[in-house]
Amino acid sequence: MLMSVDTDLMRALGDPLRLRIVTLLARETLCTTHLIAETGARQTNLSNHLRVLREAGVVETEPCGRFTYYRLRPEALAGLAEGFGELAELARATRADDRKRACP
Amino acid sequence: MLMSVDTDLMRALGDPLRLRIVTLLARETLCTTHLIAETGARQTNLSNHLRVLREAGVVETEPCGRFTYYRLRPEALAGLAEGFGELAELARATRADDRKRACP
DNA sequence: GACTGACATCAGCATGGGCTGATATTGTCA
DNA sequence: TGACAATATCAGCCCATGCTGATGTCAGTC
Repeated sequence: MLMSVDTDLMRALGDPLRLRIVTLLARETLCTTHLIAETGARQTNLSNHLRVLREAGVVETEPCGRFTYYRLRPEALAGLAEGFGELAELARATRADDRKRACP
Repeated sequence: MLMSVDTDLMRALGDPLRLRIVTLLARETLCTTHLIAETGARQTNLSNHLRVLREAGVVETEPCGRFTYYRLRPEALAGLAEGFGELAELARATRADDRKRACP
């Protein structure tokens, strides 16, 4: 089964701060206040990045009083891992067989 | 062992045309002329994208007369797959244990 | 050597998107 | 209800980057 990699998901994860957020959330569910403390980013900036991650399906929110917890959605990352794993496997086979299209 | 995901590599792959190039190259080693025909992009544009992919370590080149073959480097994609696989695994465990930092 | 074709590089333009300050919204507590 | 704290939204600035036309470079062919 071939999974294609989602460009929007890649774009969402192709930013240093967002990738930092994701690695933090992989270990612990956190709310914005924690993320501000951990990353040193401004609240507005962080809120924007979290919106991007939310819209890309990378994270989901859980309100807790006046706080908002952010939690990773493992399926999104697992899907990426699978997609790139299949591409890597294909590329390995292509290279092993030296499969190349002839010069025109 | 924990692999961190390379932001530059992600940025390189977070573009629709570049991702298209990568999926094409996974199946077949091609030269620029083929990629122009497959994608419909201009030569200059394609050349720029290929430079980004080359500098990110995603592809490598093999000159063949006046043509230049582009070949994927499976290690790059495999590393990404592994990194995201580990992050997904971590996230699953975090979610399963409901591991969250207390509201401050 | 002149020419052609494949590819890279350069300069310029235009859009996207990241960062910020200001403001709105929502929930909690006194 | 009034005050405050946590978060989202908005408008604007600015830089990174994608696209393009023009040009440079190198290899093969006549």
